[in-house]
Amino acid sequence: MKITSRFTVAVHTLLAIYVLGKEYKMTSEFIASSVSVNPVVIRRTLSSLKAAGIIDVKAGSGGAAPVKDADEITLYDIYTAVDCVDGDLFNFHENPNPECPVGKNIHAVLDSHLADAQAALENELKSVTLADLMKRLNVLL
Amino acid sequence: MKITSRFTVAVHTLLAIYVLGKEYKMTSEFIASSVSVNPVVIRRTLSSLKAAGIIDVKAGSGGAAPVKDADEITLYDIYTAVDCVDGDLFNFHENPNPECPVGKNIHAVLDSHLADAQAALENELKSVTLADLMKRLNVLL
DNA sequence: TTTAATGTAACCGTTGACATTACAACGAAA
DNA sequence: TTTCGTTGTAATGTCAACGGTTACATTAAA
Repeated sequence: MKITSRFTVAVHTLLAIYVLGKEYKMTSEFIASSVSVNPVVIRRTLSSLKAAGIIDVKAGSGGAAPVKDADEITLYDIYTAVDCVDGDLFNFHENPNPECPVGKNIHAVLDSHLADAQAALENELKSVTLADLMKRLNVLL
Repeated sequence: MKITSRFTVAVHTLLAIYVLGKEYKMTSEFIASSVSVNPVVIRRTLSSLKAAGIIDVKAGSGGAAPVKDADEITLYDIYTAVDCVDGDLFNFHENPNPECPVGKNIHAVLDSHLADAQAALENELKSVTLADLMKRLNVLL
């Protein structure tokens, strides 16, 4: 089971907008050709990022542009913007048997540990900003 | 997107075997009634846990029993035993455009951070043993 | 008014999960 | 050694989510 590629697509999209946005008009078609997906997929991504207040997208004339500063956008912000994980990361079997001592207490015993693991993942994503990625990218260019 | 409930089912199954195993014969049917799933689902879970060397399952006469000590089984061991995540947790869009400076370098820029996030999650799972869960459960009983 | 884009709905095919049925293989006990 | 309860596993069905794609109304600037 994997976390949807919407996430890496969104990161890729933002990098393109922030790095190439001054040089090119960032249309869904342009970005789609960098990511190698259908332009509609990018429009959906742009729509999510816009709703999160990260970028601005112009209907009609076209083009996406930064709103937030790159050092104020973490991977976690992008992860939530595209709704990678809805609530809990771990799926839990429903209706454990309350007649059984294990079934009755499984949530009490397990939930906090699962939440900790999810928090560890998300904290790691919070520690990386788009600006960090741009720095690394500029070294490579 | 969520991590398959096979994981929490497996944890539940092991708790049942380790806590109730001395008192009852732990058949797939018995466990299934605690977890509230089909017995075949439990048999598949038992099969995975057996392959991981965590428990023993007797064909014919029936019943599952511990092999490893509870303090030597981490949540991570269970997570890998039931194959929650195959390799990378994050899905990556395939074929980013190598003609584009962003597409060409997106992996170099992003991969290590995704690996770090996944490692943070998995390390958290490594820090909890089945014995920890049993302790907490015994308090509640 | 034309043109090039966005915004979105609709539909499709694929994949993986979980449920369930069915039955062969097994092993202990009668 | 036959019976009986159980495991092991294949096959099938249903369902949800994803990503791909087409289509087209809407938008804004030239």
